[in-house]
Amino acid sequence: MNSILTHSIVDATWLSRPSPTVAPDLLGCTLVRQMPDGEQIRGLIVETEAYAAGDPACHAYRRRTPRNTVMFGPGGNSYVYLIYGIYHCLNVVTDVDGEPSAVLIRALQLENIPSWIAAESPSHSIPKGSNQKQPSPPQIVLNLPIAPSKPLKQILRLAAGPGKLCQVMKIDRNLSGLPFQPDQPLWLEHRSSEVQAAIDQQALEFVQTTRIGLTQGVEIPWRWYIANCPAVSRF
DNA sequence: ATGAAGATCGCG
DNA sequence: GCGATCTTCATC
Repeated sequence: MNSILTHSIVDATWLSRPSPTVAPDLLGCTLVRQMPDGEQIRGLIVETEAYAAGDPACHAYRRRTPRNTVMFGPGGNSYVYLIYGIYHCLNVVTDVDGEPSAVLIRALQLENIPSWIAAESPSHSIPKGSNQKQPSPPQIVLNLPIAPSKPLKQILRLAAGPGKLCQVMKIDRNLSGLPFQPDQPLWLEHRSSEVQAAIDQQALEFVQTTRIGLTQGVEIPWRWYIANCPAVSRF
């Protein structure tokens, strides 16, 4: 159905702008995870946060270290770190070489359900050949291409949070420092014309707030999310 | 060497 | 609200 649609790829130049500019621009773009076995997991970016030099919450605030060194490089690479010994978080490195900054991807609305989730919880799987009735769609434009047997609410929250989205997309530190491009495990695609139209018509609106989970830089309003989107981590 | 804190999450 | 769980980094 959409096989003829072209998905334009987000390139490093586009990402080489200040993170507070890139963060809202990434809303409505798609993150693609290419698995080694060929499976693709796709998710619409619905929540982001910016981190930058001079920002006390930024991992690169104090000095260059082995962990944060990729943030000091040019825009367009991934920065993945482990938090609380349990979860991983995915960032898109932004701005020009020498300006340490990144955008944290905080939530996705999945466009498809990873097969490994269906395998682990059979209630997510769709019986072959079945033509289930679609639950009523969420308040925003996006429609899932499958008919989930679980409550749609649960499906929509599978990637509602930076740790959860890395779990769902099988992202860990092995994927840190890689360029976002189609020959890699991760890349980004620009907004589809449908999503862009919804934004232009204000059917999709953005909310800007302070960032989540910080003890420093709490007052800096560098979090953005799509209003009324059920896949956002917190409203 | 050592320890404190951390861009989280799910449960109660 | 709390604990899980372990890396990172600053300081000793």
